[in-house]
Amino acid sequence: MSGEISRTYDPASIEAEAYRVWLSEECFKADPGAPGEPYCIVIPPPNVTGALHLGHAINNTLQDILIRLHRMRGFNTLWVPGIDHAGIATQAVVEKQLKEKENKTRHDLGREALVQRIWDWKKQYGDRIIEQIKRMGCSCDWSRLRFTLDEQCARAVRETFFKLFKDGLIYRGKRLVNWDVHLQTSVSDDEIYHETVKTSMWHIRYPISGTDKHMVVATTRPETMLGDTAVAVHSEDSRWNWAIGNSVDLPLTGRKIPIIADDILVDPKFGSGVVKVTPAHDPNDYAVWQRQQGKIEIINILNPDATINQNGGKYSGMKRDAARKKIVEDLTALGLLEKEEPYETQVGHSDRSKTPIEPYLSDQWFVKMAPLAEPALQVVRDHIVKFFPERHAQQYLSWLGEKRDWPISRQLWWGHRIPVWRNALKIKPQPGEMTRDSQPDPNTAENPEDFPFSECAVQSVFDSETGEWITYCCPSPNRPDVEAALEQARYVQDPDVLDTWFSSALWPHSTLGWPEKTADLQKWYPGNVLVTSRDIISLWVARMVMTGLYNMGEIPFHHVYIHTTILDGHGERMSKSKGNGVDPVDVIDTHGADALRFTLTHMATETQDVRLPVKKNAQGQNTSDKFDIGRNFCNKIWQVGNFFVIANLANIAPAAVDESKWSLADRWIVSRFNRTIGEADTALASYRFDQYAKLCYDFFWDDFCAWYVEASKPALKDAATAGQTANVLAAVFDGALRLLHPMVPFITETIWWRLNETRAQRELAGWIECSSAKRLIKAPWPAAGETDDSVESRFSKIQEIIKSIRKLRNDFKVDLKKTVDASIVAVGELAGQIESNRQMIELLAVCRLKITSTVSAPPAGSARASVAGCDIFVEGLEDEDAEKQRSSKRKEELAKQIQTLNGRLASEAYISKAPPKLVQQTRDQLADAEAELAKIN
RNA sequence: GGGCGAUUAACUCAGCGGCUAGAGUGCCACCCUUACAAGGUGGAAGUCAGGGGUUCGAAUCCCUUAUCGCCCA
Repeated sequence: MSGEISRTYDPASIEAEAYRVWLSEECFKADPGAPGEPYCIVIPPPNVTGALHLGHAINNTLQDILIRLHRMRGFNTLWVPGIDHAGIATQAVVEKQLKEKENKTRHDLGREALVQRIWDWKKQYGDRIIEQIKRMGCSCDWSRLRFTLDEQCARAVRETFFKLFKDGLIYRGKRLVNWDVHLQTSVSDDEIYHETVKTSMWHIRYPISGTDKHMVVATTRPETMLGDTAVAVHSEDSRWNWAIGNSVDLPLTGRKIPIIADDILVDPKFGSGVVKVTPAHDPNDYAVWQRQQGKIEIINILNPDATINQNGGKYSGMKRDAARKKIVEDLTALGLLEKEEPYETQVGHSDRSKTPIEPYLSDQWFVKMAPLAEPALQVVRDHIVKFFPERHAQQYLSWLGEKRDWPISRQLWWGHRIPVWRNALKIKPQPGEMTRDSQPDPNTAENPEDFPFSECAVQSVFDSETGEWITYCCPSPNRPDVEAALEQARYVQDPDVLDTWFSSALWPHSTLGWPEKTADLQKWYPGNVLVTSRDIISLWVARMVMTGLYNMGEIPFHHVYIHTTILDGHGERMSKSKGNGVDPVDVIDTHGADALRFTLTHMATETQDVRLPVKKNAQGQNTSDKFDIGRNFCNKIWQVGNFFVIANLANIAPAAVDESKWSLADRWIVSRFNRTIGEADTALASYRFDQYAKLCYDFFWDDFCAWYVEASKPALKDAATAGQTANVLAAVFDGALRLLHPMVPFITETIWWRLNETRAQRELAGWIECSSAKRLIKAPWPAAGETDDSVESRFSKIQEIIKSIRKLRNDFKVDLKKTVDASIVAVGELAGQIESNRQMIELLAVCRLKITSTVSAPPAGSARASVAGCDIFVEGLEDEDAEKQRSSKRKEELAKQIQTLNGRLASEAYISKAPPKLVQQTRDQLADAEAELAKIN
């Protein structure tokens, strides 16, 4: 054959070319007008900030398998790629860079300039991610690449926001949010991790008004006492319930605050039984404020930068830590500090800035979950949306079931700006009065129809803190004129942006063109399956189902496949900070993309997570021996494909298929192939990628390479049989390439081209369908043809005979190249089968075969094995003692086996209750064992 | 505190009511045999985490204990 191709598998030399061909022939490009049932996957868009990690690698590999599989099955297939703008993460990275390189904050730069910087940054890094996905071989339709912040997505965001706002599902609320003091933004509960912090527990005396008694409250955050608006006790606590209705003199502030009863907050068995209540700075206390609506105040004592505000009196302007220190000092001086003891507590920290979270009362936009969540719950309960593995539905259902309202505003500059304008006028109308009606309307004269307000959804909100009514206007989408008019009317746009997940939630329909009724949307919505990892079931999956139902009236996808999470060898999550992450591109460089893909597919089991022992290579890259599996497998494909199959086919003229001339091995490999296809179909239908990988591996390595290729060698050298065997060899290898292609696309495609050059027509009509195709990516997936149990069982007997002769040779240390004499005692049909496979047995077991029907005594100097219903004697062995030892060991084994089987059969219950087939099997086994034992004796 | 998962060979994982519990890596022995040493042939290696139960039969189902991990409070 041509000397151009690499003698060993060299992935770098083939991958780029195969991908170039696929791209140039537009193999990934979808056409809504093309025939075929639609099949669609939208990619979980990676963050622009991050480089690709193994999580992306497994995620994209599995999607690509599904996409390539369905493309081959004739579906009209679309895989939509894209990238997420990742609000907080991205802005944080750019801000950090700004600080480090120019020592500037975002405020020095201003909003527009900062956003421009982030766009520059995005261009650079977004492209890098795309390149990485391409190197993995992913067959995404790149002409449909989307970015969550591009115009098409922005339209969808705008439309959805308007719709929700108009429907009253978006509201303005003062809420206690998780405030990231460093980044000056709220973060969601999901963006917080808890850390144990060593601090103190301070016990403070609160004097009861008009008495000489006091109550002792314990707190880890004494500075928050400036915002205390009550102390609570349990209503049945006899120590304190007499005081309910009285008040205490809050130290340092001079305020009197009520003593209230709250049986939910207060555990009378814990501590003093008295709890200070600071609604603006503690989630539990906030809940008290909500329960005791109107009875207690809410006082915010912090500025956004966590300094004490004017409500903190003489402490105002101090940082929270400084204030704490000073307050403790002042309390001590006043004799109000009873004690201070060391204490450990869990403190929430921001994922992004790694600084402690401050519960903070602020104005935020929320999405009302109840009406949206209910239908999204229903479709999963009704199995209209199905999870694989099924257990993951529980997490979805329980999270969504809580229906906690979704805070969607983020105090950031990078993201979709909230499309709401508010009146900036400070006016105080009466409650119930619409602000808009009570302010000068500059447009009234020219616009009798109340423009621009007529083009807006409008909400009026009473701000309890300022006592003002505020009007919020959300203009219809696509109306810059309305926005301009609002600004003229001295309305200002909300400075905040939307939570990144708001745009991600629309991903399955926004990428297809919604709100336009595009051909793509009509063809491919709903998609078939979402492939993702379990950590974003609530953040992302649930919200996509919700908005899909809300905007489209239809679910976004039928299946949700949750794949395993890859951990390092110690069971820890891979992360940059730990330095235990493996870069898929490094693996592609060292092992090849196909090897990476094979290994990851092989690891995609149903368990929650799977370990990948990580080690550093000589170049200092993190890698893992695990990827050798894939590399070795690919090398096997390369060797047998190029240097055995293709090399042989080049020398053998095609012959008309004549099934009557097939050998047992020929029939066997065809049956095995068809069985494998059927099993692969089943595995893939339930997203058992590990099983698919194993089926491919076992079929290709064991059945095809180890047995069929070896068995076909003599037949290929014999002119009488070469033509038929070549037909089978070509067809099975053709089918194997198709079977393997979705998982290892580069190598299979490359070999396919050479196979086409060597033998354009492969045919085994009625057995294996192998219609020709220029590119493997577009070749039809093989149908599972007929299997033949009797052929498979006959062949496995021949295999057993070969294995047992090999074992005897090994046991007696016969040189591998030395041909031994082997006698087989067999009768009837079996004898005939052995005879007709004589060549194969003699080649694979390196022996000369003698087949007899009886033997009076074992030949001298021979070792015996009983297998597959016949006796085998390997002759010419020198060490007779070794054989004696071996046979006595075998006797022991048999005796033990007989004992077990007898025991089973002795049980009355077993005979009567176990399936008769099983009982018969046990009897047969016993008979066989006894017969063998008798022969040895 | 609630939910989910894991615990099977030295390592990474299959098996989820019925073969003598499997695979890959690693290990041992022998082999560069013209597809493949990134390979071939053979081998050793397991109280299926512990305890209890259901069953003719349990790694597999139930209860329980322990350890580890993830998610949500």
